[in-house]
Amino acid sequence: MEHEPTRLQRELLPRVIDYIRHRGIRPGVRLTELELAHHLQVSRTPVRAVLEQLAEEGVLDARPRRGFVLRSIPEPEAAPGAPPNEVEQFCLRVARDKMNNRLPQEISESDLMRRYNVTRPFLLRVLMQLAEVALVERKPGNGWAFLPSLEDASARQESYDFRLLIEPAAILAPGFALDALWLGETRRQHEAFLAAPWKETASIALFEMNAAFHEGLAAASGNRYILLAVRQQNRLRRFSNYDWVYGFERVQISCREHLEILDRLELGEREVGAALLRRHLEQARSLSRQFGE
Amino acid sequence: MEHEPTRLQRELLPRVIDYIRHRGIRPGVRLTELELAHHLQVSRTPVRAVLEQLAEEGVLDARPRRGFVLRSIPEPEAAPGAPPNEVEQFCLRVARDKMNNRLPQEISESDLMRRYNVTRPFLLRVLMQLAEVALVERKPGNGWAFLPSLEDASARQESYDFRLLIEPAAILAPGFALDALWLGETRRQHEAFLAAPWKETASIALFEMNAAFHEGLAAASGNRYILLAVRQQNRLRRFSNYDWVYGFERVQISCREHLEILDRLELGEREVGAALLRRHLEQARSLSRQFGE
DNA sequence: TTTTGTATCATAGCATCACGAAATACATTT
DNA sequence: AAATGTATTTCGTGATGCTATGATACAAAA
Repeated sequence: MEHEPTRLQRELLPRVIDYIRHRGIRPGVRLTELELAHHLQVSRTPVRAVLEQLAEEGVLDARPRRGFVLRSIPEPEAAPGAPPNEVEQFCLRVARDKMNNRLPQEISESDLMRRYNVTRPFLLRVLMQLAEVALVERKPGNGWAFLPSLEDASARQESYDFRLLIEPAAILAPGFALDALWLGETRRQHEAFLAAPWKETASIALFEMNAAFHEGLAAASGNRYILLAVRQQNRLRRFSNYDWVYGFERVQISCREHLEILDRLELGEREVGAALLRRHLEQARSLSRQFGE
Repeated sequence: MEHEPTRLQRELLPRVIDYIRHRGIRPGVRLTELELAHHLQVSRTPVRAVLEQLAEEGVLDARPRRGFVLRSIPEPEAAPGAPPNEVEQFCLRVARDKMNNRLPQEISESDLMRRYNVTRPFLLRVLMQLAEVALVERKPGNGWAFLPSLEDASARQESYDFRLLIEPAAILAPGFALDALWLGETRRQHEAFLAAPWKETASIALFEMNAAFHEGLAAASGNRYILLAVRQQNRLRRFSNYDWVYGFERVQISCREHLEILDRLELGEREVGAALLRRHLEQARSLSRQFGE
């Protein structure tokens, strides 16, 4: 009598898998609900649901009254083929429709609700998220207006200029400290991308990996506002960068540059790492200038 | 049969006054609804309401069928004694209550609605705004959690570090261009503060003027993401900087520094201006370190 | 023709209720 | 005692209807 997994459960499932892998839990070991619930910051209820789901998939053995036991170590979460959550996904859809001129420049909430058949609370979260990256803004009275950032090529340049200000500086921040676990995982992902044959369908996963790379560096800076700004930039870039149009060659170059930056940072050569990151961003900027609309 | 002015009308009223003053409209000149509505990006309905309100205050003469005529040039909007809007104001209240330990570290939306007797949509806007500056975050399941930024002295340092990255850079941005109107108005406000005797009650107005100064520089950079970041920082600082605790002497120093920066920028000496702004921020940072909790 | 006055429509916010699920307390088993 | 099973409470979301007011169309006056 399994129900459809809920939003929370869908988000929790990959985190449980990460938990199993990063803690190095071996087959035969029992997973306790309370421990997981505490780690995930939720109650036992959704944890239970996730564990039952994993049991159905054969990752866990469910034994009545004796909890769940790991059967086989699960694969790391499949390469993401979609944005991290539904709000983000819907933001993307709205942005695309606007770019294809399927939406007027100004529009009311009710109109959007009708067009997309969504509820107001959901729509509001979407609009506020779009507003956070300056893609739309509330008009003084009723309705919302799209800002020119979507079509505007200069917006992309400004974005790179902004990132050039903060991202290299993040590396040079006094408290900069990389997390070893993150470093290993990020390396693994990059190497996987270099090894695998290029498929167009992987461009979303590529973007998400890149975003995680830059966010990870920002997080390592120890400055929460740098991290906030980089997260915001990532969300913004998601709207225009989901389609990788530069071919596999650029994928390789980009991945290698990321890996080299990580190498330098691990050696403590932060100035070099910052310089490499600066060049990396400058190249991306001029590429986007060439290909830009 | 005048009703209570609505939110929109309260926001529009000072903008109409600004309109009158900045356009240099003289007494006896007629204000047309359509022109104002177009300028304010709203329909005639709320404009009408505002004009009627101004007529009651004696600023305008209402003549049936012949619209509204300016009677006397209104004073510029009184020095703001409150945050720019109600959401912001409520954010402030929540933040204060948290700092005074009147709120637990984790709390549900329903609980907040009961405590403050507000509607959910309003509360959601408040929470999302607080989340935007990393003061709270949604827990994975139900409820929200306050982040340590409020009590944390290091958060303030990080904020200054972040601003040191972007604000001087804003001045040096290639497209930097100050608006003459803004410059004059900002100068006038600063000089008024220097001239007037210091009152503790003016600390909110002081903060808002300072915020507008920094935001204006960011806007002049021509980089929308710098502007976005500075706006965000201003909103964040509003929570901890509404009480000016450094005395009138520091007010004077700060205002004079602002004015000198403007002087230099007007002369086109942007490097000097950027350096002065850098020093200005560094001084504020070390001051906050001394007085900081 | 342009602007105001007036009527009508549409919008956004609020209140209420219902429901699935998360949180939590208690019972039961190991 | 610690973990799981089960029941109860609380929470957050969606659906619906209502209302003040913003948007708009049309009439009337200047």
